Amino acid sequence: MPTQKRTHPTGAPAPPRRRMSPEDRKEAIVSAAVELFAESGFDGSTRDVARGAGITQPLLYRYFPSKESLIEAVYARVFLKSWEPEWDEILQDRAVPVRDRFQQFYTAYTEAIFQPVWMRLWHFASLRDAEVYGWYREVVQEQILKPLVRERRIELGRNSGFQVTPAELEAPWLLHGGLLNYGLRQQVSGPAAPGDRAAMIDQALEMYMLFTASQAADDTSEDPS
Amino acid sequence: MPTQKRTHPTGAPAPPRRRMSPEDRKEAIVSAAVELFAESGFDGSTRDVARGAGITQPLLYRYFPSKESLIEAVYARVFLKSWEPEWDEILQDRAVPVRDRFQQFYTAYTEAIFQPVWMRLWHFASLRDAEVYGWYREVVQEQILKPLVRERRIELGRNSGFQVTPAELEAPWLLHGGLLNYGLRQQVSGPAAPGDRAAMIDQALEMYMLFTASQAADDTSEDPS
DNA sequence: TTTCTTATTTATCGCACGATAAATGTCTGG
DNA sequence: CCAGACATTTATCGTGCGATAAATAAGAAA
Repeated sequence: MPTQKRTHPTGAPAPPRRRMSPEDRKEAIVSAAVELFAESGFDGSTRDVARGAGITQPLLYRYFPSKESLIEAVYARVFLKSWEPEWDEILQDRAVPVRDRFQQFYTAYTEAIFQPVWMRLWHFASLRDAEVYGWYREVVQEQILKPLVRERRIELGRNSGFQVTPAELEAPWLLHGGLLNYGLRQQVSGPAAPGDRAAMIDQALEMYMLFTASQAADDTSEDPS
Repeated sequence: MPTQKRTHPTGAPAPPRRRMSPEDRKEAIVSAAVELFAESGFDGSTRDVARGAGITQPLLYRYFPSKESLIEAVYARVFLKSWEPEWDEILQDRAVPVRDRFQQFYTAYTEAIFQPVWMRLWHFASLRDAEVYGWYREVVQEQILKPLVRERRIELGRNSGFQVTPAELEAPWLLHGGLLNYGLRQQVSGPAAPGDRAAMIDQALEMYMLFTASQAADDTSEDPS
């Protein structure tokens, strides 16, 4: 049937060729790529990405010179966009106790990243190139863990003015890593009840508070000024 | 040069065709697959596996009917083999304090799994199919975390005879997950000093001891019998 | 040595992928 | 309404992959 063009395999007429602004089209492609790569990893084919975006595969190469550059666009979309500026405000509000502050922050933060798309893309990316993991490590350490150590110091009245030491970061890293791992675990065996995440965050902070209080007590008993 | 056969690209004569016992050959193939898949993921090609094993690619299909079955053999080799029976003995030796017991166990355990091959393969496998992760989850919970909770209960004199509850497992999971995450982090930014791992384990156990002791105190003050 | 088994190699198929070139059709400015 | 710009599609190339069939040769048994 040589005259029958632009019909879907179902027999329904295919959507007519729609011209879209380059910005919107690029946006649509990245969205489709995020979905596919989160599910199949970065070995998902450009043809499937194109299908998800409702276009043909070669058109993709008008917007991205290579598959690698598309992957970088996915990185930027998912990872760079993931830090909400309002979180900084929560962490710095000294009118609120440290524990409540971080409880509030971690509730919002885990809500954002404990999602299949974020977690799976993050793991795929970390396995592909170590740079992504190193970048995430830096963000967590500077934006979350160091503030936590500093604010807790002040609360305990031992703001020695020193910089945060690597040793001081170990305990926060342990708990942050534990929460991350909880997110991964939850994702595989189906999302747990909503209250469980809050309980997990609560326990993590409880442990940190107990640990730091205990350490402060040890120091003053060993070194009575 | 039609008569020149079996020569390496370098010009050196290729190793002569060696007949090997099926067991040894299979073993060699799995070893090569472990190495390649740990580095490139399970999309590493069967041709590269064969090259690593020093054979041609079609021979691989005499030992494994498909690539998928080779992957399963890799699973079995790396994950099933990874639990040492002597670890159970360490965990059950009540002559030693709980904390020392688990310190010793985690030192050996992390030594075994904090290695690129294990960690990368585990991540690749978890992303491929959720079954692997579910299986690992089960092993950790039954073999490590439940024993930890039980033994700690006894040590605190509150062996209520109840089964270990999901709520009781949250704290150990948090710390175990934190250690796992530490292993991942260490692997990316180069291995840390040997002492650091021990320090991390020590802190994790310290936190658990403090937390459980604190909870026990709360319970007895709220519910004085 | 000769024969038989089977481990191993050579040759090849079909397919899906990333990427490119050329043809086609849609929107916009005059 | 017409013409140019360019978004989009069709057609296609080269490559690497998983897998199969047939040819070859190494070692064991007689």
